[in-house]
Amino acid sequence: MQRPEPPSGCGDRPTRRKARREERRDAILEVAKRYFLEHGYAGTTMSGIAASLGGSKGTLWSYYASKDLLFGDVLDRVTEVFRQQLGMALHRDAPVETALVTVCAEFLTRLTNPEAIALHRLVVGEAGRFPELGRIFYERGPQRVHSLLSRYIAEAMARGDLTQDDPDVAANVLSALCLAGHHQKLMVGMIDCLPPDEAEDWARKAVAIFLRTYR
Amino acid sequence: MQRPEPPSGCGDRPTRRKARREERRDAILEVAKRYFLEHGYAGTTMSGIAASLGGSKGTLWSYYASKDLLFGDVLDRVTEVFRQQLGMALHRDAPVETALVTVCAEFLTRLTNPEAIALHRLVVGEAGRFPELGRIFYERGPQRVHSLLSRYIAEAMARGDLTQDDPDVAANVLSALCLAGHHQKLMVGMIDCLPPDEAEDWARKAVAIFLRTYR
DNA sequence: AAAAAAATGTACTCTATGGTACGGTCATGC
DNA sequence: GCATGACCGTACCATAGAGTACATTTTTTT
Repeated sequence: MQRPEPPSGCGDRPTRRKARREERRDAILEVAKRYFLEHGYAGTTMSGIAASLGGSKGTLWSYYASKDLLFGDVLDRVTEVFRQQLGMALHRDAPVETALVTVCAEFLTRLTNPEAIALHRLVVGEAGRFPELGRIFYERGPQRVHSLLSRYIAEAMARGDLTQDDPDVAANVLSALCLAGHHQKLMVGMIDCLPPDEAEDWARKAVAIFLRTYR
Repeated sequence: MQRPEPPSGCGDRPTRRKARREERRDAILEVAKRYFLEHGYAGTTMSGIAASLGGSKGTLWSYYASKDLLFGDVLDRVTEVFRQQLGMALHRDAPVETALVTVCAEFLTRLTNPEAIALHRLVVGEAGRFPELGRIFYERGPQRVHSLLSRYIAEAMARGDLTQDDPDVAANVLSALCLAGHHQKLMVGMIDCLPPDEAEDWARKAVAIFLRTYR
């Protein structure tokens, strides 16, 4: 349990401390994320987080001087998931239908997983009081997905694979079709998760309807 | 300012009192509604409502013994708006396209007005902690609209005005198309209200796309 | 006019919670 | 091995807000 690291590293002197600190910060964010997503902003207590963390309140405050600051960092961390979402596979060499079905199924799967729903609820619930929160979320989440889709659709239109039209509108239509019905039910808690295979099935239907108009 | 009522009414003795009480209860609900819609459940304080009401806390508590109870009644009142929504004009004798455009525009207008958005935010934000809330809202709001649409579509299909298919799916598709893009932006606060005429314009587009598939 | 019911204002209790202070302990780094 | 920074536990402060108590006043009923 001693430091198993060569003492040669002299570029970052207090390296062991810093590493531990990062680790701890990570743990804090993880716990806080759980709390915020589960109980909302107002429903989350710093004392609760501290307790759940095992450590003392003093420690927590030494990392985050206020609830607001902690909330900010948690948001940063949570929207990271959405940033990765950008990595969604939009195979430009596959046939349009295949590419769209794949991306829609992926989109639907990600947007309907419990954590995404919890985040969505949190954002929507607090959007009235933290306008910034809504903006940040939108720009990092829906907006990027929209751009991605829109760009792909524009290219497909240019290639002649889709009929010429406003690609922005088309992208909106496609994502709306994807979420139709399911998302709202999830958001208000009428269902807890998507039935298995439903993402794939519905993606096919959505794309079919989309192509009926755009091809 | 004396009682200008004939003293003959002996069926409901203390009528003056009861009337006043109903009035007061109404005022309470109105103020509470404003608070809850604006600040969410946790952000609303009974003391604040009492103060805003002008009266004293004792009075407020004599009507509602707890915040939860008050919240419940506020919800009842607010979802009434949605119940009326059922009165939406679905002209069964008009051409399908006209009927759908009308109902979609109406739907979009109602769903995007600030109070509806505030309610939606409230419900979604608290759905995790008050599962009942989500259910009540869903049943009184989206579900009824869905049934209405679905029934109309089924009839149109039977008449041969729309191609035979699952009317439930079709209804979902139509309402999703209606809300495409706009609703999400409103919910996260990216925009505050719909641009004028946008409801009408978008309703036409949505119905056009819908009919491309279902006719 | 007198009694009953309801409303008011004020002051209070109790609990939760954000945030602080501090003395002791343990790991880290020199 | 010793100084230092991080951590722990715990007790604490201040404030907000739910809910209560009560003495006083207003309104309604009879």
